[in-house]
Amino acid sequence: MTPVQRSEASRQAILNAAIELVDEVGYAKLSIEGIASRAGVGKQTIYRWWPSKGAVLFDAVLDRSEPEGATALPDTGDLAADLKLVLRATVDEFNDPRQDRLLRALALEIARDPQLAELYRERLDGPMHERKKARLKSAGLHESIDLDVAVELIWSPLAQRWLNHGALTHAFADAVVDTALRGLQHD
Amino acid sequence: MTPVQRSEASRQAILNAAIELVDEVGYAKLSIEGIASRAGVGKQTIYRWWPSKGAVLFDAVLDRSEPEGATALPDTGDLAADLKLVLRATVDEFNDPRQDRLLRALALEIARDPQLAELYRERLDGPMHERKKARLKSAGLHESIDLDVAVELIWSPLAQRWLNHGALTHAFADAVVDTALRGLQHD
Amino acid sequence: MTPVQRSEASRQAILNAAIELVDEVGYAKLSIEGIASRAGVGKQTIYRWWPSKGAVLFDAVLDRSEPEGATALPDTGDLAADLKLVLRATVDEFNDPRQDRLLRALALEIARDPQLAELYRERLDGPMHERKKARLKSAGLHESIDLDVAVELIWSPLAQRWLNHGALTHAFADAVVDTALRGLQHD
Amino acid sequence: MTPVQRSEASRQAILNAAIELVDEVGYAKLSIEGIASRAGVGKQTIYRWWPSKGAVLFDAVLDRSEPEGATALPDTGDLAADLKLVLRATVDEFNDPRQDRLLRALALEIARDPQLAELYRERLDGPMHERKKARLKSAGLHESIDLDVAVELIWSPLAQRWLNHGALTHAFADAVVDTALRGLQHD
DNA sequence: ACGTAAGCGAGACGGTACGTCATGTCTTATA
DNA sequence: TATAAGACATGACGTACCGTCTCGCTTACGT
Repeated sequence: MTPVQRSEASRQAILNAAIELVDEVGYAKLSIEGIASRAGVGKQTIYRWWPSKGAVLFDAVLDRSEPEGATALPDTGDLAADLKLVLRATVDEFNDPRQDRLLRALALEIARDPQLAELYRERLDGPMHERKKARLKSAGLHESIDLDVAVELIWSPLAQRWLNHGALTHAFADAVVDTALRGLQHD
Repeated sequence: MTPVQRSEASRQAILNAAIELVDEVGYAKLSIEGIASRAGVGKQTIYRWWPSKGAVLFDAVLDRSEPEGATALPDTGDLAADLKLVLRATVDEFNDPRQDRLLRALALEIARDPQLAELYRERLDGPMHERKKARLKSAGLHESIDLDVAVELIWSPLAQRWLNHGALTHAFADAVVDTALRGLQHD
Repeated sequence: MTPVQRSEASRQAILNAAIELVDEVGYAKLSIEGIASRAGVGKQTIYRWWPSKGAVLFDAVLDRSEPEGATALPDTGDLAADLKLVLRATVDEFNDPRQDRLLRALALEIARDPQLAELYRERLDGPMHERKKARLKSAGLHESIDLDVAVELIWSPLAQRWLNHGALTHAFADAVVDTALRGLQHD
Repeated sequence: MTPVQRSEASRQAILNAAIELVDEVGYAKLSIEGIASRAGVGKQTIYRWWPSKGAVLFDAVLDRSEPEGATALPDTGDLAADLKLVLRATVDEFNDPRQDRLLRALALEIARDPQLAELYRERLDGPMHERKKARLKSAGLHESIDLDVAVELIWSPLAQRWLNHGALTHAFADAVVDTALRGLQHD
């Protein structure tokens, strides 16, 4: 199962090249040939190990994010404040052109390829989703609330607005948190 | 400004071909050459009038959806019920493979191209967004609630889950509505 | 039938590039990509008009040889002397590295591809063969002699020795002529 | 000098595979990878012992033809009849598709590679050439005749016509013999 | 009414990238 | 130490589209 002779040097060169090129030329102009050439690698070495350029990019992001990705969400006891902190950070990330390019490329590829989406859920989104649920749970929400739905209620508006090139501000992040926590119909 | 001699027959043939081809071969394999050939049209006729294949597709969708798109949202007085009705219909739409392919192609192109996103906001999403706000407003929500945020709170989770190839069910639609209306922190 | 829009400039550039490259890198390393790149032409333009690199080379040789190829063989009345003159010239041609490379490439391609051989017979070898027969006929050979066979008897030894990288000298050319004219069994 | 541990089984498998594959896919599509795979052998084992695929093929032909190749030419006392017999057999060989493919591959490789040509002369063509000369000598030709030239006069037309995909018949073989023996200028 | 300019279908053009194949070198594990 | 297996960098293959261009043809205007 595990390849015997696979070159780790080539693998790293390919992942680096992919990330650099997405940043430099954008995802639309990212090509296998470009990655191979930048990485000093034969095209076949890419085709041997990855089924698509999306998969390469995914692996690249995965490879670079795993160490830091394990951190839990802040828990100061003030749910609203903690969520606003996190969502504002996300807003900043989306507003950083380099991050934007990389994340958008990834998101597009996932939206296009169900297999990649599955992999994404398993390896990146799933664990993060669990951490989000854990944070909500520790806030002691009413037990009738479905935490999966709650998480999506809070995080989707940001993602959606980002994908549609809408304006992303801290104020919007705050408003989402406030509205979600309070609900639309309250007395 | 307005083209004098533009052939409406060619325009229609192109838009038809685009929609058919997205359905048949998927957006990734949609090509200008393919559209031109299917439509029995010279490539130049496409390049003359549209800047990108995304724009063609967008026009095609626009052209076909405008008549029906103008309808208002249901307003029976029961906000939760009305929203569930609408969201369930959206779920069904996303779950229909033909609709899925077309809408996904459109969404991807909008996510990729800010200009198209702008056009989308102006022509399709904006008006719909206004209708959604109007429905919420008629429900007499607390005045402190930002209706733009409220709309995104309700509609984003569906769109987001759809893009990520998550399971879309009526139950999920219902849960989103209930959770959003009630809020996470209630007594 | 005749292409309306074919670019004569591209055609010439391709034929030139082919001839230059055969001379520079040899036929084995001649590639369509190389020709296209040297000619400043898209690969498709070559594939559009020629079925193989052999066909390109053939056309190139044809294009350059047609004007001069029409000349008749010398006829001084002395058959032996005339033939020796021509065969010695052929020997010189084969011994010139540039000519050798081009002609060998052509000969190999013809030996490999029956269709090309047919074309070769029609366009280049056939007319030349007729001129050779005409020269022999004017010498007043015995009427029982098959001129086609006679021509091959005289010209094949040179070609064969050349293909097999044997030594090609004027003496050999002379000996072939003498032996062929006199015959092996004479009194 | 002699390899100590060379595997004779692999050698035979490689030569077999080469001959089979030339027959099946033709020389143009013959590849080292194909031979190795068909022979169940590592590519390196081929590269270790042969400099080119032409050399492999050459060895294969050599290996299979040496036993029978040693036979002398017929000598019934009637030179013309004996030569016709031999040349007709050659015609038949060239007209047999399996033989044609193999011999043509070999001839092309020899025409392309002077080193191989040298080897060919030493190992296959040289001995056969001597036998041809011996047969002519025994016929008591005039002493002024160069036997090397005489041999080429008789055998080249067949080979040349074959390479150029001309029609090869027994009649042609007979005509070549008659014309060569009689000579073009006779009384 | 008629020439002229536009839009049109067709498709050639110089390019880029695709995904595949074979090259010849190399490394690993087996016998 | 030769071998079977196969990864590797390289480079060519033949195909698909890109976006631009040039061809004749048709069609509608403006004189």
